[in-house]
Amino acid sequence: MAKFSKSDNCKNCLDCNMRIPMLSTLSRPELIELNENRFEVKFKAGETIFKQGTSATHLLILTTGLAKLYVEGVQDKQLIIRIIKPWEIVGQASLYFDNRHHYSIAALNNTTACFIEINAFKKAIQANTLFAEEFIKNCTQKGIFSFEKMVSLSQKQMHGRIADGLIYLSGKVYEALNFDLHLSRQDVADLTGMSKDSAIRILKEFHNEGIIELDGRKLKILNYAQLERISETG
Amino acid sequence: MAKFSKSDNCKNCLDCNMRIPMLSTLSRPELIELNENRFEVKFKAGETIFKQGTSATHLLILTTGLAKLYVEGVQDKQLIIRIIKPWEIVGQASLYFDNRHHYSIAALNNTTACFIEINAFKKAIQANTLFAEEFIKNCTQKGIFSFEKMVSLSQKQMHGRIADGLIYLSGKVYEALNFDLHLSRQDVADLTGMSKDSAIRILKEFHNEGIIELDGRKLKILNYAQLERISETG
DNA sequence: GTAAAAGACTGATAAATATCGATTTGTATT
DNA sequence: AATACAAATCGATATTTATCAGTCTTTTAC
Repeated sequence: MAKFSKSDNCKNCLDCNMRIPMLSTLSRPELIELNENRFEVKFKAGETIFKQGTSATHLLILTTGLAKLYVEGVQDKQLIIRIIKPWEIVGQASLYFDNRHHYSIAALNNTTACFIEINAFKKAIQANTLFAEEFIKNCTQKGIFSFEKMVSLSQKQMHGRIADGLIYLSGKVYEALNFDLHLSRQDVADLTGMSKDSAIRILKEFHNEGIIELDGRKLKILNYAQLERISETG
Repeated sequence: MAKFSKSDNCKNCLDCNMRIPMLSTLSRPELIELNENRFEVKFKAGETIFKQGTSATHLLILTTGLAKLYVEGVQDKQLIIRIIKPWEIVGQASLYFDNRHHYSIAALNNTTACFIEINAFKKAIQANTLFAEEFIKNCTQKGIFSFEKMVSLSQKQMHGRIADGLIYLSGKVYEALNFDLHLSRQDVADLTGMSKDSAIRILKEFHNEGIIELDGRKLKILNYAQLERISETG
């Protein structure tokens, strides 16, 4: 199970400063304050990091590994909103609302997570305008991302949605055309809003048509332009 | 066409203070500054207030009327994100991002819109932490709303989506069980992510089953509990 | 007041997608 | 290596949803 520890790549918020653009607006004393209100936990693949509905007391930053952020919808179905990578601040949604988690987060592989106390974070927002502005910027970007996702989910057919999913994974998550997928087929389905069987079918189709090469979880995008075309035509 | 004017119910930001919770955190001089950087425009039903893709120079507050906020998706299809009511601040998404409108807004009836210069607004955020926090609160609430919408659009069938749409209109927009709908059937379809014909069919079904009474655009919700049940079961 | 246009509606059909059952493959454990 | 178990796969079928064509109704324009 998850246990406390100090990882090698996250000893101090003063270092994280370099990796997380938002934190670079904070002063040294502010970073020290933040550092005193944080701790780390390791998670194994599959373990739940945040559970939807529980009370939100901390923000989350992964320092190693990947995780999926999803909402629990109707009949136990999951909708994966996005994949969390290291050095991304997660959990803002609850900061100024009802202090509840409105989504769950589960580790996709072995991860290390840094938890920052919510009030320490709020304090920084109140004290540092630049930081607050960075925070707002972050929120609004996510809002725009949400719009695109809604269009994809509600107006595109399966081919377009799978194309969108692959473009997202390749462009935003792995930043490569050739990568080892951490998502199961079910996860791909939950990311693109369809049944597992349908996701498998479309992926196989793309494979057969030479758009991608998919062997187990080894994924290579062969024709990115074609994916973009499919994404646009829906 | 739209023309400049001073409406009776929005003479001065100092008064709006009372109606818009977020503005109540501003000081008198801050409100005066805001007031100097705003103007009003009247729109007729159907006119476009913001157009997706154009540059965002102002925030919007309706003082009378209703409008639909929608993104232009694939093949000219619209996805209505939400309905805009008076005294709601709109346009935050672009504030700190790329200064582009990422959605369009069109008047549903004759409306009066107050435009506030973006930089005046930013200035207030920088100068007033409470105001910034209110702003963040606003953004995060919208984020949570987005999640619910995504679940509805991607995981529920047509009956569930129409139920969600009706619950939204009744609970959040009109705040009544009995109201004159400003949306066309096509708009209802665009709000719930389905074809116009399907929307008409489900509405008629609900009417026949005694869940609603629908005559033209006069809508009365007869069995709210049943709508909630349909929403939950998808 | 009448013609024209737009919106609302309906049944039949076609297309998209989910579900089911059965099989195969891969992975972890002993 | 053998077993157990989860994940992936695939064809057949059922369900959901969109599309289309045509009619009816309401509103708009002159």
